[in-house]
Amino acid sequence: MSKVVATQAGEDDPLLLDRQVCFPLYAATNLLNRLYGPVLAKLGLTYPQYLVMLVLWEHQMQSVGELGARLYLDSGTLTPLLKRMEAAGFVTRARDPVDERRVLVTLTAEGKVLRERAIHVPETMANGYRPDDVDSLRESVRQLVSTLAQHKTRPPATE
Amino acid sequence: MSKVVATQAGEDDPLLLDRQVCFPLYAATNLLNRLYGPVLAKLGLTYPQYLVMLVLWEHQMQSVGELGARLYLDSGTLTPLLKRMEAAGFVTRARDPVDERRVLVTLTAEGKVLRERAIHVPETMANGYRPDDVDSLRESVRQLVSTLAQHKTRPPATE
DNA sequence: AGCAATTTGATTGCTTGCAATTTAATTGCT
DNA sequence: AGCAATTAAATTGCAAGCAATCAAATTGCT
Repeated sequence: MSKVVATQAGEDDPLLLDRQVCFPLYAATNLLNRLYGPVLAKLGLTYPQYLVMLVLWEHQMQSVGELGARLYLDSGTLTPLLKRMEAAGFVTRARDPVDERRVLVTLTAEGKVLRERAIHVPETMANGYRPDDVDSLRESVRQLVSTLAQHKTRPPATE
Repeated sequence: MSKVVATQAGEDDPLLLDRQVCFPLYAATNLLNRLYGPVLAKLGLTYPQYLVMLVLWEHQMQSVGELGARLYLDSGTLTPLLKRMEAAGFVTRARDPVDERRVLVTLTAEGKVLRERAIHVPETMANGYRPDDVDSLRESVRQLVSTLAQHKTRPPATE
């Protein structure tokens, strides 16, 4: 029998790349980012900036923390990103007079108008996918996200 | 009727965050990265470095390009990452004598041994998931990845 | 009121990730 | 052989992400 040493792996090896769930997610996210990139660049947005705009188009004004809760990001990521969006003229940032700890992010007129140019992005990107496939995939991954998001407070459990 | 202006969105609006497929993927990847982080840190690896190790544990020696093809990454990402892994002592990098353009990445003894400590990472991370769910999710996302990966050469098509 | 604990963002330092460009080696064509 | 086109990796410059830490405002408790 070919009992291979140390670095080699059998069919049932848990460390095979093709057995990881995380890897396809990682790869899909990178590939999608690359696909969205050029399309969004025409609007002057990056992909995470586009996500921030989606949230703001739904609500208009949000604190940094609320944006972060929605997108699963923290201020370490959002603060510099929002500064760039402010520099680009899409949003303003100002301390909440009611609670000076909070910073309120608000759409500018330019940011509101941008929505009209963004309206065709989803269909441009969907490009050839059957809606059913997209819907079921989205729900599966969303399920995963909601489970993962809970893990935050829990102890390491098994190990 | 509440016909809302500009920035507001209706139920069927394609720009609602909750209608995007890309967003759950993005969120799941970030959350997974955060979960893997502390576990892999004990091994001295980051998440993408762990993926490189998975590939090398399967094959032992790979050119930068082959690694990139497997992980959907290019040399702009891999070169500095591999340099850090070399500095950490897990791999060596050397020009291929047969074709000096290529750089061969090889596991060191330390890199091979690391596999034994990594062997429990998958089960530690899976932690409470039913295998069936994981399998079907993985296949769905993998399907998406293989479609996305083809898009590279194709024209923008719709728009 | 007074002060510790908490909450909210900002900052720092580091690692990805990517587009665009550059450099070196190889292939192909004549 | 000689030279243009191609290929592989490295480099540059920038935008995320994140852990850890810091600073300021608010809450809660006595």
